[in-house]
Amino acid sequence: MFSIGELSKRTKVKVPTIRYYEEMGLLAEAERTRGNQRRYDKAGLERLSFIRHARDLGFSIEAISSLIELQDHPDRSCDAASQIASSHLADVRDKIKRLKLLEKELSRISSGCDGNGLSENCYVLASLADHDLCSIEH
Amino acid sequence: MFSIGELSKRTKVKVPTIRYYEEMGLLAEAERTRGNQRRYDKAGLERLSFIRHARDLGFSIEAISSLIELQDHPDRSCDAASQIASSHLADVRDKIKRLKLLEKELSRISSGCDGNGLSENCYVLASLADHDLCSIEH
DNA sequence: TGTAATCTCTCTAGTAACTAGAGGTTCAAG
DNA sequence: CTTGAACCTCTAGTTACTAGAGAGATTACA
Repeated sequence: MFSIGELSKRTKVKVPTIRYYEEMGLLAEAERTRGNQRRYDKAGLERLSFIRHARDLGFSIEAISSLIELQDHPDRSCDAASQIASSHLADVRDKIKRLKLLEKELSRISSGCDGNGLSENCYVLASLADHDLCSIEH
Repeated sequence: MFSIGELSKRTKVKVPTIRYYEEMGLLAEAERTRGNQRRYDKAGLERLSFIRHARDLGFSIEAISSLIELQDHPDRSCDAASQIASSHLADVRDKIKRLKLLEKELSRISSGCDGNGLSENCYVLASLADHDLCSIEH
């Protein structure tokens, strides 16, 4: 059994974040010492690692909730997990697509001004003021 | 002079968002009718278009504040604007980089499960539980 | 001029996923 | 048994809005 600080060190999840996950229902309520401090075991460590990993991959708390629910029921179909993963993947791909468009436009705008001129002639400011200066839709 | 609803239609910025921008100091406080309703003119329209455009390009409210400040002082150096733009560009590029790594890993994980099996054998769940199943650092 | 429909007003609270800080208690080491 | 680090709960702040309540203003039409 180890403390929340110890768990934090091992998982690299900050202490307040662990408490937050508990409050959100991602982590079962931990056992407590007589003095009301949380104590964790291997199962707690594994669950938090799972959460951490899923968060690193960008899954939302809500999605992780569903994934954990499924993990707790080995006999159920994993259809839901598969769907959560692929819809998240689609989200990520979509985000990349939009960011790439943005990057293109931003780099065009940004390269139009070297910062040595006056504000009134600044291509960055002009571009923002006048949508027609943009090369692409957004 | 036109109402907030009219301004909203023309700029495609929602009415509450316009009020929010005013509260945040991005928009000057609008003139009011005797009945306390906001009225806008061409200048207001142009400023809001500027803001909208900058938001579409992903600039933060804070960054936009600085950009507007600069726009209001044509005699200043545009160094700050240039820096804001290029640092935002760097952020975007960084985000893209991270999302691409994510995409790779997610697509690998996601393709490992077609959703027809049982939760206990699910590759998605297994991958999340065991970091060693990952092909890359994250 | 009356009235009904549509806008608009302010204010509060909610979103996602935490983070920071206050003020107080418990634990572990020496 | 003391001391300092770690822990506890609770509230509030972060970003950029969005939703909704309840009340007042404006406009179009009869």
